[in-house]
Amino acid sequence: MEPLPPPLLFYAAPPHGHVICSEKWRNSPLVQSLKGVQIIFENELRVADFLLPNKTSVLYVSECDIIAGSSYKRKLVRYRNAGSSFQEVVLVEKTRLSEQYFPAVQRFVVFDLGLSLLPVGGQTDASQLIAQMVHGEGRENPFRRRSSCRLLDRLVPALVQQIPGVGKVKALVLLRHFSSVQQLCNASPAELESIVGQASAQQIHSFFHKQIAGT
DNA sequence: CGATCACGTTC
DNA sequence: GAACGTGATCG
Repeated sequence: MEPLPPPLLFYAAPPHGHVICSEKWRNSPLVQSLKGVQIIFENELRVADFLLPNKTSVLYVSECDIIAGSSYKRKLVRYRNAGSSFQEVVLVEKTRLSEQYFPAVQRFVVFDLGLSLLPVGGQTDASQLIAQMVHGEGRENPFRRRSSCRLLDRLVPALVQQIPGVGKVKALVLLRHFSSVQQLCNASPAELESIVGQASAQQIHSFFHKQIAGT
């Protein structure tokens, strides 16, 4: 019996110069040495570790993950199957300790899963890499592929526009304030009101929270 | 009140 | 999918 896959989350890319980061990284060396990058912590970021403004998502596989056995494979499979609109990149710690396992990890990530892999020496190494990708945003992203990545870029705003009272303009404004539909769903009426005004705020809140008749 | 937006209709 | 009209909403 496989556990249920994580919910499919529709994330929007973070603003320029920002990184969305899963909460568990808050006190890590990687985040602390991220220079010149604004960090948005998100506690529901289950599948990826980082989201970058160039629509890249990053999963970090540590030395410990690799040495501990094959359980890192499950994490990688879930990552790929999450079906996000982001270009998935896997950072793998290649250290003195994990070196001997690296070829096997590489084979699994690249050949079996078809993901991009970047070896890093450690968290400081990785933070430089992430800072470069955030800062050098203007340049082309070498990991960019599959045009189908663009599919959700149109789908997410279209989805938000299904909310009564929300059209093209407000959908885009909302997605600038909330990095995911999930965050939008959990927003308080007061928070919504400051963004789209009272009328739409109520419609949005009841869209997500109204009860089905009889339950 | 004037600008902006949602939303339906039209071609 | 562009262009319009209309009514609601916002500051």
